[in-house]
Amino acid sequence: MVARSYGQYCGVTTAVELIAERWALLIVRDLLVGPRRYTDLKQGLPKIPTNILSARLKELQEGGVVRRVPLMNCGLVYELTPYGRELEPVVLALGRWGFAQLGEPGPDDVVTADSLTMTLRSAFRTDAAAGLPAADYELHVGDVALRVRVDGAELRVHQLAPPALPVGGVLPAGDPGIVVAAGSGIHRLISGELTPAEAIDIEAVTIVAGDALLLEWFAATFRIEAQSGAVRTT
Amino acid sequence: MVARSYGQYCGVTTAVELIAERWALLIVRDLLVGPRRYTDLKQGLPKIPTNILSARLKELQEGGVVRRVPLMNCGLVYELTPYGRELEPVVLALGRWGFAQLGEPGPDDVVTADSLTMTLRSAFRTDAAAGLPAADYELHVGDVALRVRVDGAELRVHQLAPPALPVGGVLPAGDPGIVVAAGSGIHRLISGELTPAEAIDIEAVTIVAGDALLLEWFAATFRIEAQSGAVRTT
DNA sequence: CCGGATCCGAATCGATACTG
DNA sequence: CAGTATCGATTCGGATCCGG
Repeated sequence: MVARSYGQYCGVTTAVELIAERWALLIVRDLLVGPRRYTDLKQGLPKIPTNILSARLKELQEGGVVRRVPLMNCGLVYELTPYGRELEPVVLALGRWGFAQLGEPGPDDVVTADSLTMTLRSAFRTDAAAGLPAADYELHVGDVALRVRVDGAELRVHQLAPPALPVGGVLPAGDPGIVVAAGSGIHRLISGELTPAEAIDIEAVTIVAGDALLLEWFAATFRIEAQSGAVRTT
Repeated sequence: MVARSYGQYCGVTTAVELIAERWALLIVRDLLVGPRRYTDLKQGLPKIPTNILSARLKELQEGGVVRRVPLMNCGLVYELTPYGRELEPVVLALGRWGFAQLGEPGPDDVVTADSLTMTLRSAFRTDAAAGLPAADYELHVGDVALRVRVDGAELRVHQLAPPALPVGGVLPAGDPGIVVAAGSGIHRLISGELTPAEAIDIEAVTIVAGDALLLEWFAATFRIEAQSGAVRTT
């Protein structure tokens, strides 16, 4: 049962042995949003086989990355250890890197609340946000609805319960400045390939309610730009 | 032959599909040091099966991470594309993270020139180095010998040919300020667990030639400290 | 429902041998 | 030097089942 070793004495190798097994880093990604129960993880990773999920959780615990915490009102959650939480910069950097290769979503691709939350975190520009007034967005992607609050360098993302898509023109309670629904071209707004105005034209995003000016702020606050001229050739 | 998809539309997922297959990130690590021939990679990854190496190189090319470059004087090398080079911060962060879990080297673990080079890069402290005079180190770990030049915020690492271990007390040509041979406790110097003086006592490092003061500089320049109190429990 | 464990066929990996 | 080919060993995926 000894993990297949790469036979090298090196930090990268050690890290890869701990978290580069299939699915492991996606589990870490979701746990970076917050503690999750077994079933939450299963829902957030719809295609993971249950035996793999439990195997990974076991390995991540042995590696000191994840901790199993029983809750007082029965049930239990998995959460990252302090050491596991140090993976945040790695996962965010990896997310930014992968984002550059992101094309249109495939027909079977899903967007989950946790993955979208981490995408926003990875796209968050502290410097741009600090130069803008505090703002409050509601973002819908597929079935997922997020409330996103930006205040200076602080970003907070809350996941909303499903039934929320509000009736056109009406702002829900708590007054987010804008409610936007993202279409399949949303990544081209985040990448800077489209201006907000263009994105609306193409229906990469739809303003369900609120002021279009806030979409400008949003686009300035959340951006992942390719450093090199990386383009998907496939 | 379609790559097993995780079925999610997310940057982390895309990144993981591209580079989290077994061995892939170690290939990237070595290529971050410089272009390498097939046989260089094979030597730097002693335990990789040759079919896996060629499969990974093919996949990394398809993913736009690696490029195959024929050389004029026959032969060919693999090198990272600009997009692939953007993985450097990810690999360095991962290396730092994994380093915290590094215990003593196992009996079959090897240290390669490329992995050691990347370890030094990941441990390099720009701020500490900027406050010190320019320095020139020669570092031996196992069979690997590196010449390490630090000048302000700039770090340059050269890999020396094998037969180099100099006769005691004599500085090789080009005058590195110090020649040190690392023992198996070297990671405890880099982690800050040991002071240079203690490291010499325990023979975690041995000064083959040169001034011990330079070891102080070295230890200040290259350091990977655990952010959390992460300790290997196994 | 929650939190898994078990079983089995399919795909991948590892080791070695071999080739242009 | 730069890989293929082959084949047994492992792991993964999909489905089902089980105890609270």
